[in-house]
Amino acid sequence: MNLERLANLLGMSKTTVSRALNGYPEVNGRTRERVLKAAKENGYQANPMARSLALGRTNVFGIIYPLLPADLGDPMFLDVVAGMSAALEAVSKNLIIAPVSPAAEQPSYQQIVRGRRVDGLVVSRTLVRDERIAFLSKAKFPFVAHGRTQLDAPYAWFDYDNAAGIRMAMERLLGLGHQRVALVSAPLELNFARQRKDAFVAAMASAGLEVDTRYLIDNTLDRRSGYQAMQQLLACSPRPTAVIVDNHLSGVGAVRALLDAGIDIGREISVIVWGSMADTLAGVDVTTIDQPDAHKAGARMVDMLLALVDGKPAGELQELWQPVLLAGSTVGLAQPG
Amino acid sequence: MNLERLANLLGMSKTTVSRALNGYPEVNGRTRERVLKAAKENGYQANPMARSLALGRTNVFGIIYPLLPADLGDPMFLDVVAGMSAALEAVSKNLIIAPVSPAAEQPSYQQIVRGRRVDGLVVSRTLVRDERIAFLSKAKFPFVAHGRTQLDAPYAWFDYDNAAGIRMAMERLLGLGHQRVALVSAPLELNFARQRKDAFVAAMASAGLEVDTRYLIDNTLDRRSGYQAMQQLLACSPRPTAVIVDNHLSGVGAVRALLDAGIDIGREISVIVWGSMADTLAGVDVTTIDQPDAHKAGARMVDMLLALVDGKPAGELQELWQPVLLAGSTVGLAQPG
DNA sequence: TTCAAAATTCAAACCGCTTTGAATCGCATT
DNA sequence: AATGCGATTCAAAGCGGTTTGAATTTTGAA
Repeated sequence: MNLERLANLLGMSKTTVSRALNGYPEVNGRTRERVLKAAKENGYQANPMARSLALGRTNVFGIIYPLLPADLGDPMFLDVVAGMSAALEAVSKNLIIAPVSPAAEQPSYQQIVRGRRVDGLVVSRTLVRDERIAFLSKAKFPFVAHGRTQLDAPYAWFDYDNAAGIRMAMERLLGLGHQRVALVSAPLELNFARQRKDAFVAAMASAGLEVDTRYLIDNTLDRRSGYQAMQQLLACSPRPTAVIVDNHLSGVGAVRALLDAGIDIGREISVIVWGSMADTLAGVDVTTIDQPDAHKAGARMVDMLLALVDGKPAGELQELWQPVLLAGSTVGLAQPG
Repeated sequence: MNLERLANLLGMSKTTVSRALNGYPEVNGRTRERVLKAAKENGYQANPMARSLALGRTNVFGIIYPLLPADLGDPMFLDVVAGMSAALEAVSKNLIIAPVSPAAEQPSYQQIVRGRRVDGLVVSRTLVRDERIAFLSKAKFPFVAHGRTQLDAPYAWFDYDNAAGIRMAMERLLGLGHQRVALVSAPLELNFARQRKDAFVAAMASAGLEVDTRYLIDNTLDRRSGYQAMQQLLACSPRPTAVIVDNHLSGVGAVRALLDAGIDIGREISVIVWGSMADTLAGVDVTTIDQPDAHKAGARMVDMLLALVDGKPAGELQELWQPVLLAGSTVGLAQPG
């Protein structure tokens, strides 16, 4: 069933039928009803390819997801995606995820941009210097960066305040007398890791504390490496009295390492993890820097994307949300010594 | 840059340029070279919408992924997806994931099928009675079921031998003298859970053993519920001497519960988990029923899908792979008593 | 009644690509 | 020089929608 057949069936022109279906005002009320009824009865639905071709847009938005082992099961990601998906469904548009091997990521972007298969993209896991974003920006393709990056041109981004989150955590720890604080970071080419580390170093400096370089571990983005990082910290002498882990998965591993080592978390060592730790570690109520409303964040990014496609300047679409410190039982007074 | 402009630029007709680009034989060798060169220089790439419209196919395949919390971070899934993605990239086709809320799943299928946005689908997480599959089958839309289901018509599916896997596990346990064996299952509307449970019950029966209904726990598909299920089993009197967990995430939770309860796994209680447990539980080498080659499985499903689109009868595209029992340290002789 | 304005409807052009069926070219044969 | 045939190339007709600009009805006032 296509538009022409439906029109013939109704004894009208394609024009009228098309307009009736798309809600144009210049079509008679009774005519519209007949058309809608016939469309429903015949299960007619406009061919999206033809529609896209004629309209020059697809009503599909995308997110390219590099299939890194370390990304396996990042709960935050899926929650954000769910929010995006719901927001798009609400306006009859679609979301697709293009999963690609990291090697094929750049070509994929080119293909998508050239082919205009989607009307806009969300770029996740932004790097400090991000080729993907540079490319999209140069090509003037609508995108929202999920996380900031270094770029000369103005661009649309959504992010949580990495510096503020770390400052909150540090205030708490310093207030409890901690002086030997360690930071476990994701790879530092990731923008959030870089910003969090910078904020950490700055906070230590302004508290007049030296940063022991052995207390700075990076390249830690999954459970296993988080576990190992914590083991490494435990082997230091003196041990840090507090540890901040800048990402969820590593945090799980790190806390697990403490449990396995039989350490009394919150007394012997304090731990703060960036990211929700819901239901992952039985019995341990981890103190976290939480990014609330991941679902809403996804929806917000969709709004921004739609505004962008609608012609709003990218420079006006920049949004910084504040993380919150959720007190758990893993932070306590610094142990003397 | 579009086909017409490129053709004018070269002083040729669109026909010739199109054929040159698509590798048709009736175009002169020198002409083809000129065309390819010009295309590259001008960054020309055929508009996929127009192409799809003309060809009646999109070269895109899809998988609809219901965003269930329980699915968060299923490592198997992403590995399979990676395999599919790679296999499709190799033949210049694309994979997309359409993430939808479970409520919107059915409409999404209809929309995709009607709109022919993709040439074929993989249906994951098949249910015993699966509306999605019934719908696709009736609509004669090409699909491969990842996991079997109940359906009258012949359909293409890829699955691991659930019954065989359970039999292997049971043989091992029975051989070690276990008589009180428990099974922790995913929701039983999931086909794999149903089949595994049926096989479990059958194996118990043919060993002449009673199944204590308290030892049958279902609706367990994430870490938390796996943890709770194991706690529940530990509270039974008498306790089971062995437990089979039919899915990975629950398995993680279950083993964690044993660790937290201070139980000597493999001596006091034996555990076998269906699914790889790589690097998730520090220090515990879990005995698993493994589905090897998830990556290859994804690639195989793509092959099947391509064959299907190519006209091969669905009934001839059914593939059953064998799981293997990977011995770890969590299985031992049954404790007397 | 008559006629202009407003409300509807329509035929045709267009989006960018593939493909059919016809036209043209090159070259060996007669 | 005419003929025939394969090798190339081309114009035009789709694919299934949307939209422009003109045509047809209706409506309301004169």
